[in-house]
Amino acid sequence: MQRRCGKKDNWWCGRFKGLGYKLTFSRQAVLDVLSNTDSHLSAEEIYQRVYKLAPKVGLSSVYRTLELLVEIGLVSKYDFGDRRSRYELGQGIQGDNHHHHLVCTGCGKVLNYTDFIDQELELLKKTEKALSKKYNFRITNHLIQFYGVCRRCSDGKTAGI
Amino acid sequence: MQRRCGKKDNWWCGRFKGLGYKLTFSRQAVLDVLSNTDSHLSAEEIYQRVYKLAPKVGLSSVYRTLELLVEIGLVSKYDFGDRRSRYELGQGIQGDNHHHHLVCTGCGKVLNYTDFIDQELELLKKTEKALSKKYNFRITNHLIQFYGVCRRCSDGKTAGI
DNA sequence: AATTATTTGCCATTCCTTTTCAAAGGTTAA
DNA sequence: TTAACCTTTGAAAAGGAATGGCAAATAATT
Repeated sequence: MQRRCGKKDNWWCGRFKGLGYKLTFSRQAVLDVLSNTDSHLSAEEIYQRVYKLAPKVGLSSVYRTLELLVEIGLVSKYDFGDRRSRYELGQGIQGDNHHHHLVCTGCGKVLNYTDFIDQELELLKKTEKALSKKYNFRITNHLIQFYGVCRRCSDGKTAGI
Repeated sequence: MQRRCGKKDNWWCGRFKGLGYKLTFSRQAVLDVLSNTDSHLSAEEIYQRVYKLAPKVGLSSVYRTLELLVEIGLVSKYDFGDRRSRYELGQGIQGDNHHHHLVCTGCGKVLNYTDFIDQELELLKKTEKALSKKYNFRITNHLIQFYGVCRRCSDGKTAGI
């Protein structure tokens, strides 16, 4: 089966080939799943969705693909405290959908928010600059998360009690 | 062996007993270790240090103690991306040693910094307020981390290459 | 000192993630 | 197209952090 770069000629094809990586069936599948969701999927969840499209793709390939995607900056990897990594497409600091996360410690739900992002960026830039100089760090990224309890959970609808 | 609350009568004794928890030998040991370091130890590392003082204390007790300490707010639990939790004494939002972290993605080293903390707090408060209202979240905590490459690592002294 | 509920240590287990390795696949050149 | 090359894959096993079960030990109280 000879495909130029995937039938749909997705925007990531060039990115892949440019770096010398092969755009394989498994990788396509993972990218397809990631680009068709707005939740923060775990590797296992991604695998399950991939499975429906392509049952032959193995879990390790999903892990390996995710690792690669994170490495080349197409995907961000997060830890929301539920003991498994979660992945999200896009999300570069300068990207158009830059956002931060609001995590409910009750049910684990994660919201994206973009409020005050501009002010944050301003402060962060200043901080980054100062820290770079003071501590000799070349800062490449940052993470901001808020934790709290969502309405549903604080209304006592949580499991337990 | 009858001890009032530990021979040293540490500040955390009251906190413990007030909440109905027993101040046991194992718990003392974990607290001793945590209060005598300024690095960000993992459970395993804490266990190793506890082991030197008290070889009979088991790893699970260390885990259980840490869980308890986090729960009652004496200890903060962090994820710096090296696939294990790390723990730090103190660190309440309002505490006197409130700080954030600067993580080197090369060697994993973690620095505490307090620069711009005040401005950060101001922005965070504003953000928290807005998010609380907008998303119906009762926000209890936040996390800010910077990632980058420390001097030593960027000088190519890292393992590999 | 006796009592009681909590906590511990040890061990096994769970769960997420990584590794191993032969087989399959994509890419390029002929 | 075919052949050759190196990459990538799937399946299964291994690795490693964290948790659970249970009898024995222990802190606090009587």
